[in-house]
Amino acid sequence: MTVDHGRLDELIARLKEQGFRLTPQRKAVLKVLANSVHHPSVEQIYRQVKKDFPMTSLATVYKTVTLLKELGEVLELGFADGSNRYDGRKPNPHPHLICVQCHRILDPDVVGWKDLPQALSDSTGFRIFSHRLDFYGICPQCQKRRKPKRRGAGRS
Amino acid sequence: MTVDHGRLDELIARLKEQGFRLTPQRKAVLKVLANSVHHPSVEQIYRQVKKDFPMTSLATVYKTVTLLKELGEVLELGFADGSNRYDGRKPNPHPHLICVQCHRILDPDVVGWKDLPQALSDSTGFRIFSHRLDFYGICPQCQKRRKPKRRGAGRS
DNA sequence: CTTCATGCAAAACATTTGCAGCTGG
DNA sequence: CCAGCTGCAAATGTTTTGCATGAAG
Repeated sequence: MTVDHGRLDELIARLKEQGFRLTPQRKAVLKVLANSVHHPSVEQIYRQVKKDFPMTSLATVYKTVTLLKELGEVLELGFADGSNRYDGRKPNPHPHLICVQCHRILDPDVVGWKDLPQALSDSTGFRIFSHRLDFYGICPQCQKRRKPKRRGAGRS
Repeated sequence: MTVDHGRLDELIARLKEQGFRLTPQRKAVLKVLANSVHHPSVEQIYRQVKKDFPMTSLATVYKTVTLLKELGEVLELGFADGSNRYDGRKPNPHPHLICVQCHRILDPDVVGWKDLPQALSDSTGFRIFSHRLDFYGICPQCQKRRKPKRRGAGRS
């Protein structure tokens, strides 16, 4: 519900500063990205954008998201099933908490994760500059809503 | 080079025990998965399998990998660019170290990661049953091979 | 005005599926 | 023997691309 105009303005500023044009379609995409806490998919962004700006094409949403990704202003999370989700609020790597039931993605506080890259770098000799920390589970709301059918989680 | 027959036998046993047939094509796929340390893609498995067994189709490789995934015997790692990689040796979640230059994937020792899921569970109320810890960087060999052109890593 | 962005439709991919014929157990 | 597997090719679903038109600066 909280609208982060700061982040939207930041994104707009970044585009202009790099010499890109600010079209209404782009602005609509930026707005969705700046205000989405739950890391939307392209399809979700598209649907949201069309409410504001019905004649936007899917291709344009893809192009805009790709552009922002290249500018380092959105973080892309790819999944094995081919779905991609986008974080436009905090483009730098950070832990994600993913509910496999409602598919929402949260940004939890995880103590100590910031030390991991450096420690790994030291112990392996890799030069590490990015990472991805995802935790999959069921959020408190979904646990309450219904006892989920037992499925998949425990092997045999 | 080390061939892990133990793991291959394990995979074979799991198939038979679940009533699936052991065809030569399947066996070839299992063999590649059991012996690949660097987490191959389907395409890589396919190429490897064809050396042993030239008339195997790509569809069969997909089917076999999917089957094993459903049995919980391979871990699937999906990436934003659509590429998927498979770990048939350690199907349970564990940290990965990924070289963005040579695209190899290693299993490093990371101190303390095993505590993260529990800690997160406690602090958020999520019931966590899986996770993914990926670290992206450049491996020692690639660092030596050539100083990589400076690109992308540092923003502005 | 000039260039860049848009929208459309076609192309490019990776993965899945339907089905006739083959084969492991 | 026969259910389950294979290989093929066609279908699917998602992201990208080429190009003519339109609009931002």
